[in-house]
Amino acid sequence: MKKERTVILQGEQCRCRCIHRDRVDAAHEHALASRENEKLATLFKAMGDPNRLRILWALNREEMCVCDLAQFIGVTESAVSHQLRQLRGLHLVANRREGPVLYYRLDDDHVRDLIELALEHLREE
Amino acid sequence: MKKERTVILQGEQCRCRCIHRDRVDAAHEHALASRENEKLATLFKAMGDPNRLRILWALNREEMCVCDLAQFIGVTESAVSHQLRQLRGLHLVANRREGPVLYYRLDDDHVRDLIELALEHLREE
DNA sequence: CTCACATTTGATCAATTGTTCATATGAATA
DNA sequence: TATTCATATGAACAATTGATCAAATGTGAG
Repeated sequence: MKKERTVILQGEQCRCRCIHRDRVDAAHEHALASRENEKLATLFKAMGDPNRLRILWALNREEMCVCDLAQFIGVTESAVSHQLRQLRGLHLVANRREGPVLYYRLDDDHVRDLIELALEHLREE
Repeated sequence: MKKERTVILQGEQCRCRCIHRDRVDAAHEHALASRENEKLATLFKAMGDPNRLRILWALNREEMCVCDLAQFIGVTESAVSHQLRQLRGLHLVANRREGPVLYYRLDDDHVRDLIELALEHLREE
């Protein structure tokens, strides 16, 4: 149980006290690529809003149009549109036009799996 | 393909044009309980920050202490501590004290599964 | 073409977030 | 006990977010 203290220089000023240099190195080595980590975070963040989550869960059952969704979660149609735009950008939802109305649906089965997996986590305590 | 237009009164003012009342009702019926939806969103949001995600992914490999993590992701130890507090509150990480240093580890295997599932989504496009 | 409707877009604003700094706690050692 | 180190906490602040409103698209019907 020896603890080795290593001071690492970073940039110009050294202020960092780093206990386990080996672990830090290993962490860097196994870390996700920065870009991938960023995209992953964006994905989770997208699912991390109550209203967006409600939308996704609802679309998991059947496709709905913007004003249905607005009515469902109780916000402006504009608000829903903004959210859907974001979800679309992440390939979480897709739409289909029928006349003037756009029907939105889930674009990816992973979404349901992600939600259900997370639910397991919640319910296990 | 008939489209039925239904206007629904909500509260005092009616401004909502709702196309498929049945779908809205069904959505409400199958929706997650409000409280559960909220907690779920909080969970995803917690994973929706690049630095927290880096922390979780690193801890998935081996336990690390606060200053290791600070060094690893390049922020203040204070910042890491704040994040860990949040993750601990959600039962995503747990710690173990050894003298003055706290070793953090993942508290739940679901976390790894969630990340890997989300990675699948990313890599499929 | 004109009108009505579904949706989108852009501006705006309050609320939340993530970080840092300064300071406090708590454990081990001299 | 005094000191040092690891971590936690609280205040402060810039940056981001999610909502709304107002106005612009774009579609189909008359």
